[in-house]
Amino acid sequence: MEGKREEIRKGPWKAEEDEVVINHVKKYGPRDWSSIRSKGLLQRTGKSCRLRWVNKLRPNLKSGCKFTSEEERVVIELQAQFGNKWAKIATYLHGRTDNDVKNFWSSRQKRLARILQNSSATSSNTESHKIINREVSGFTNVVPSSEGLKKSPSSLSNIDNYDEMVKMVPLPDLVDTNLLHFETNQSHLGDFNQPQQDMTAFSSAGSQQLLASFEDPYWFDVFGAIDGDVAVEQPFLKPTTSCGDGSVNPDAFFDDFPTDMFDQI
DNA sequence: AAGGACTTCAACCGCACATAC
DNA sequence: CGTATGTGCGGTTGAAGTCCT
Repeated sequence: MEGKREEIRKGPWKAEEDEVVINHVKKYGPRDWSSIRSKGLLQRTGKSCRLRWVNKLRPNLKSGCKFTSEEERVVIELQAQFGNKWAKIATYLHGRTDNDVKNFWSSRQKRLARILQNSSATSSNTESHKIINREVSGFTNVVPSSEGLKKSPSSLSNIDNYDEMVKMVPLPDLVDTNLLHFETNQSHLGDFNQPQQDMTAFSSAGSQQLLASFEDPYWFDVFGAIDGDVAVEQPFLKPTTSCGDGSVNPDAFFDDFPTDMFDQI
């Protein structure tokens, strides 16, 4: 099935290679990745091309944007429910890929490990240490926010301030976990009850047929809506027009609550 | 200012599952 | 029905960037 047995290229992608992949998707859709190589268009494997498309070239990706507190909260909750099903979790976050979620989670885990390591090496009686212990014992899959610890990850001094620490807590009580039983209890979720890839909105026979052809949820982002009747469901998190500076305050979610309400967590 | 520590992110690998033949 | 091939996913790694001392 393979075409030429040329050497497979690896490593960083060039703009020309990206262009080839984009053109391929325009012509054939996000599939038949292996044909890119078999046709001699690129010396990349089909897997590599697909990955490049999914993680970098696909439209409406929030590449380069830090996770907001809201996204962070969703990831924490969904990870607790689904485990390390990054692709599944990513479907609830507009513009995020499984790789994004995976990397985000992984770096938070490392950070927590570091904090715990440092906290055990320092005084066991500090307020921050108590908070961390409570956090870890009661919510083992949860790690602190990147925002709270970013500045000095190797030291606990920056979390001595309780308010700061509060921002790092996942606040399980703030989220009704019943809402996260998507399979059995989706009606409670209102606008947020469907992942991005949920295609139940395409109810007409014509739309179903189209869907069979265009399985990729981002097809419409690239080539526009096919049918005026087609109404794509809102993702779990509504897309933001921009990211990072200005529009989204990472801590805004927590600002809506009195700080003392977290004392019981 | 320089060097080390740490974080982030892109990309690869291997496995599992789906589909075609 | 078995095998080959394609695709999707999770884990891991290493380079580059950022922060800290």
